[in-house]
Amino acid sequence: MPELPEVEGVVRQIRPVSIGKRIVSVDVSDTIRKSKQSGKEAILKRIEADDFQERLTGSQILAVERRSKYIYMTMKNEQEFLLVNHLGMSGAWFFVDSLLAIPEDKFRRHVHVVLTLDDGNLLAFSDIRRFGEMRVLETEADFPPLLLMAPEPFADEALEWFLQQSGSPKFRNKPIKEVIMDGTVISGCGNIYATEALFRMKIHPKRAASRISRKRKIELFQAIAAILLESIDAGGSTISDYRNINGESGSMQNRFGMYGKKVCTICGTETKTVKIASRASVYCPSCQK
DNA sequence: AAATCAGTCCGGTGGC
DNA sequence: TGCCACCGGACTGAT
Repeated sequence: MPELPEVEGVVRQIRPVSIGKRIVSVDVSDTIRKSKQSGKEAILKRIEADDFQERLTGSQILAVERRSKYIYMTMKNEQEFLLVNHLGMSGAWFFVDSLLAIPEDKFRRHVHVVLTLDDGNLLAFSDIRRFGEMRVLETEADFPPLLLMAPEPFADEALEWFLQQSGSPKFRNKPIKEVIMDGTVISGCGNIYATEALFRMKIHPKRAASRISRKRKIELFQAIAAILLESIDAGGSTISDYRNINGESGSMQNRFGMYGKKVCTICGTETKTVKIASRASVYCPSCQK
């Protein structure tokens, strides 16, 4: 499950191999075409496969940036526009000279969008579960949820934003885990890093947001930011489907204290799993209060 | 009116 | 080995 660190890793790799390049052709898989034809919105959101191809073909990649868990590619054809991509559950980009060079079968079998660059290389988007998204936008405002995202967690204003949002009445009685996984409160923190941060802070994931002191909330925010940075340095977390653009796994999963654990890595107590906002949340009933 | 719930995009996985 | 329920980011639309 790609979260901020995984997306950051991908962006850092895509950037140097794609900036200034022109897209000479675009391929969309038959699977996606059939899905679109039956009226579904598989991966290509609010755009038909042919229009997607047409729009991107011949365009130049001016910039590649991460915003929360989204990848923004600034494109230029006659005018500038955005190609916005979310990796969803299992999205992965591969930078290869041939689709056969994608290292694992399970990714090769689910390539849905291929951008052929003018240097002959391919940027191939594989998505096993097809929860990923591609949008062509004139500006961010064409997809309003982008405007509602919290600042980047490493930006100066992010802490103040977090305190403000998490203290708002609508979050008063919400479990803290649900609050820190809300992209309008903090950007880029999903189930994995929320779980890890709460474990480090010894906070029970169901604790109501209003029952955490300002001081502890500041520390929690700092713990989240620190874990995200730590994971970026570790090349992200590979649970099952995350790979970087060379097909390599990250190593942050080896440093988890709680996510996916049967027993607490600190006290050895059997962990518990509860559902919060329809996602499994694991915690140590002894350490986390 | 606001909050909550279900639906949407799916293949992999684990239980029986 | 076959079936099927379950899982999940994040939005969208309905109640």
